Amino acid sequence: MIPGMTPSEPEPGLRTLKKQRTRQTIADVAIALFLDRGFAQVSVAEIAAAAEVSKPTLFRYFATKEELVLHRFADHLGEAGRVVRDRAAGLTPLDALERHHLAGLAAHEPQTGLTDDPEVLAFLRLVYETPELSAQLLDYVDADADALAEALDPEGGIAARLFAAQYVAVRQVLARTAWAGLAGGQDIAEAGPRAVAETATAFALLRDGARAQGF
Amino acid sequence: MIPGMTPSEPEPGLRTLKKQRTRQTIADVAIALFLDRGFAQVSVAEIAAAAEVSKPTLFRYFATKEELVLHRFADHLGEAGRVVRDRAAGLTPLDALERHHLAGLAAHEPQTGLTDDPEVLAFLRLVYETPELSAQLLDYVDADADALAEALDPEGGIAARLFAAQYVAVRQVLARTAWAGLAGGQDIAEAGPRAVAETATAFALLRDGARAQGF
DNA sequence: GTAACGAACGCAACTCAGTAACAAATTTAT
DNA sequence: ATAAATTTGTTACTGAGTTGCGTTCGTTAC
Repeated sequence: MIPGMTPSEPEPGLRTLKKQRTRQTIADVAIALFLDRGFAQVSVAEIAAAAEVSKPTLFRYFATKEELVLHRFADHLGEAGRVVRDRAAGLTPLDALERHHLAGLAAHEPQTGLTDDPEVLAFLRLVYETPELSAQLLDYVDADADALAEALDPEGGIAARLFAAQYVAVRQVLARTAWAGLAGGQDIAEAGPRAVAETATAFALLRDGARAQGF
Repeated sequence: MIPGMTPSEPEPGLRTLKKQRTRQTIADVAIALFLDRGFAQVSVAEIAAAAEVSKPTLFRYFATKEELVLHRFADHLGEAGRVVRDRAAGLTPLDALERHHLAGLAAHEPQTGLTDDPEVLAFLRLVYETPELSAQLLDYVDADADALAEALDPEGGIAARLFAAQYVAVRQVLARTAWAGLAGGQDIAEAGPRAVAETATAFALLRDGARAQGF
């Protein structure tokens, strides 16, 4: 076996390639329609027709209507756990998570809520302002917390699970807040530093507790 | 007006009474069926028939199938906010919340996850082990966080929102953990003290931060 | 007590998400 | 080229939630 290659993808394959393309097409068509007319106002039958597949085929690629939108978050699933596991020696988990979040802000990654791109902003608006999608998003967040807890303490201790839950909750608030500012017409030159400041507040709260903040 | 009476319920009324009774009946019938055969295995049509109402009537009382179960949590909505608002002078918000949670544990309140009652345990099992219900439950939790944040800081400051998110996340973990122990066959004489100890860990983490716990 | 009003209800029919069964088409392996 | 495995389309179904309408029943005024 060639070193540096993962063993479980021996050939791209013509079939696999077409599948990826079909999946991408369906999702793109769906999101475009949702952005145009709203999540509830577009039926899956219409999406299937526009993507030129049958309805059962659509559901072979995406388990639910919500997944058509939320699969984009699937890539980041377990990221917090990875950050902690792969952190530099001598760094606390919380330090590693803070640096990672600040790096995400600097790169204007969608998941941080801080971005200039009108398309990404519209996408986030779709997710945050559609109750069905927001609700489902919380499930992803929950899975992320589980992965983080596992990374912090494979024994499954309560302290790790508590801290993981706190962290992902805080992350959600930071992302939504940053997005809300931009969605409300804030300039990114203003929202960026503000998001960084809010991140500092958040991690100070996580690190030193509520007592230090007067709660 | 008679002192000590709330002004907004001038008459019970025969119609209102029947409505409350109908609502109760529908929910009770539904939960009994769910407990017996599982959430997905019971259709709303069947529930409506068993409760002797039509399907549209059922949906006039409960917006969704999930609400048939989760409306029981609606009573506690905003409780955290109330606890903070009505706390004794000289008590920090966090102290008030901790005392309230410990009181809930001592009273074996269902929301704490700590209870002897097999019926309540079965009900919690239904909620926690049915994905649709767990997901919806997170929405209630989210609303609770908003109310708590408002109570902590009517200005809507970020620190209050962050802390509120942390608190409700922690509360969820505590409740699920306590329940999991009992559901796994633990005796309440063992689970009770354990839940109290976990509560202490949780509030220590909230109060003094992750640094103190080595994260 | 009775008539009039409005709220709640049942019935029937509908939309839409998601699934099942089976047959046709297409890719991969031989 | 041909057989085996995988993917797809068609049709038809279940079940959640909604709509429109006519009817019933509690409430209120006379």
